[in-house]
Amino acid sequence: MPLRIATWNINSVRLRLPLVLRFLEEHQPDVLCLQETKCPNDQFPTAAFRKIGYDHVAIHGQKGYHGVATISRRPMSVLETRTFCGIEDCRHLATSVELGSRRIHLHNFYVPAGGDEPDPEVNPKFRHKLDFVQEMHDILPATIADTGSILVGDLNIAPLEADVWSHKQMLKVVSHTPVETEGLEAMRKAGGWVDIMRQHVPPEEKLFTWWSYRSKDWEASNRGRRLDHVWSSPDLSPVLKDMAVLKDARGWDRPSDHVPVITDFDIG
DNA sequence: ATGGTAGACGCTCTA
Repeated sequence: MPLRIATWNINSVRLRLPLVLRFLEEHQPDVLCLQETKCPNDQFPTAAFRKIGYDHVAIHGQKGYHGVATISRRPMSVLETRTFCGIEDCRHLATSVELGSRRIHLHNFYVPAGGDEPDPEVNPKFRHKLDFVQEMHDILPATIADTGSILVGDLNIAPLEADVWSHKQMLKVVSHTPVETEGLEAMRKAGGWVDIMRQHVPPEEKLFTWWSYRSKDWEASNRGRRLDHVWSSPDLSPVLKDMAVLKDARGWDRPSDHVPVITDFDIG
């Protein structure tokens, strides 16, 4: 049995609970990391997940905005939540998934979107995004025995040329500006993290996880971006068995603008 | 060059 880990920016977990349950039933991930839950902790639909076997539910939410949650059918404990840039937003949740004598340290992230204007001098949201990614340098794979590390989430940056529908037309659009893509790649490499979606799909091949709500026909225009990511520590990279982007979910009734990313590891 | 949609919350913010 491989270990299946999925990540999905759900854009309101309460509104889209039926979609999350459908995804869990159809794809049976061991662990699902959600972002943009937009749900205070005392209103999180924990019981609905426990009912279908996801007994371990870690939540870090706030009213109205942001929020992350990690739900698991394998034993899991909370390690920590971190704040970034001195702002108390709920954007990070680290858990430990137990696999017999081994374990995975799993970081679930929701990086700030950064607003519309890609100039940190005039746009505080963009400044915040750049500073946030800089502070992420502190997130490193675990160095203790029998412990692999995985970092997932909506990082709100599409680092490679083939991560956007048009590299040239996106260079001045927040999510694909050089200061963002270089910042994210520097942070990833500094930690030794492996971009395992791109280990599975050649870097030249278009790969998207998000399509805007603002396009009339998202599928026909296909102006997507790869904003959601799965990274692993180097020891887990050789045991990656499969990776899939569930594009179908963008066409479900009242969808999120992001789709799930599913990864299978031959471990545990 | 512009405006387009969605969700939470409560007359506006974030994405």
